[in-house]
Amino acid sequence: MAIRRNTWQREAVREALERSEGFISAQALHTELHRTGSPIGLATVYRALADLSTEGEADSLQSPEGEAIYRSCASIDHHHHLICRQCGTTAEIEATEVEAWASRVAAEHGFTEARHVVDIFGLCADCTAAAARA
Amino acid sequence: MAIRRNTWQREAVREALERSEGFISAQALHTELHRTGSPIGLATVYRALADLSTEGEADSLQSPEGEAIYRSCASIDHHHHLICRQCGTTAEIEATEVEAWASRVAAEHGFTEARHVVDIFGLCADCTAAAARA
DNA sequence: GCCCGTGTTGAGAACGGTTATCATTACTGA
DNA sequence: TCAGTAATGATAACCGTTCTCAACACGGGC
Ligand SMILES: [Mn+2]
Ligand SMILES: [Mn+2]
Ligand SMILES: [Zn+2]
Ligand SMILES: [Zn+2]
Repeated sequence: MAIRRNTWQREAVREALERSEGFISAQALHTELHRTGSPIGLATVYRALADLSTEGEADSLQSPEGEAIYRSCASIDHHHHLICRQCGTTAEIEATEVEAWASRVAAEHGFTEARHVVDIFGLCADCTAAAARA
Repeated sequence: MAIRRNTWQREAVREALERSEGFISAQALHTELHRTGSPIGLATVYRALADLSTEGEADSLQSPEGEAIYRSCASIDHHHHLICRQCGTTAEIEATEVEAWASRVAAEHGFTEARHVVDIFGLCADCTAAAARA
C-alpha cells in the first residue's frame, strides 16, 4: 500500500489530463485515451484520477449534473473556475473579494473551519456564438 | 402539462420538507414520510422535489458525496448557504457582493447564461464548542 | 538477466442515486 | 356525475462509480 509502482497507465492518465483543456470527466478521459491508442481500463482511469486528486495534482469538482470532473492543477493554491458547460473549457479566476466575503460571513455566524465552493458555470464566448447561429 | 392538479402527495412532500431541519435527500425524505404514515412512492417524492426546486420553493444542491439534497426555501429569491458539515444545520446568507462579482467575472470572460455555485461548509458555533471540549 | 513477492490492472459484476415506463388511479372542469 | 387527462407508483432501466478477483507486471534482491 505504501510503495507506488510506475505504470504506463498512470502516466498516460496524467498526460491526457494535462493535454485536455478544462475540466473533463473520467469517462471522457477514458474515451480520449482509447481514441489516441491507449487501451487502458476504465477502472484504472478512475483510480489514477482519484490518486492525482488526493496528491493535489488535479482539481476535482462535481458538475451541476452530478458528475465528477477533473483538471490538471498547475497551482496547488486554492482557486476558482469559470467553466463552459457546453465545451468544458475553463478559466481560472482570482477571487480575492470572494475569499474575504466567505471568511467574513462564516465568522459572523460563529462558524469555524470554513471551506467554500465557488464556481461559475456558463456558456463561453465561442459556444454562445454557436448557439446564436442555431 | 400546463395544469397542475392538487394531490395529498405533493402537499405531504412540501410539509415534510418544511418540517425537516437543514438539507435532506429524496430518499431520506421518502423514509421519513413512510415513518409518519404516508405511503408515498419514491418516484413521486423525486418528482415533487424537482417541481418544488424549479418553482423556487426549495433549494437543491449536490452534497460532496454526489447526492442531491433539498431544503425548504423561505425566500423565493436566489441565495446561498452556510452549512455545518457536522450536524447539517444551515443558515441562509445574503450574497449581494458575490452576485455582482459572479456576473462581472462571467461577463469579463465573454461567458453568458452564467449560474454560480457558492456554498460555505464549516463547523457551526455549537459544533465548534463541542469539538473544543473533546 | 532472472525470480519472486506483491502492487496493479481490467473485464465485468455490483452498487446507489435517479429517471423512464406504463397500467392504474383520481383530480377537475364541464 | 362523468369523461378527459394529469398524477401515481411498482418496477425496470439508466448511468456514474466502485468492487471483485484472476491475470499481469514492476522492481528490489540475487
Ligand atoms: Mn476561494
Ligand atoms: Mn448567488
Ligand atoms: Zn464553450
Ligand atoms: Zn453544527
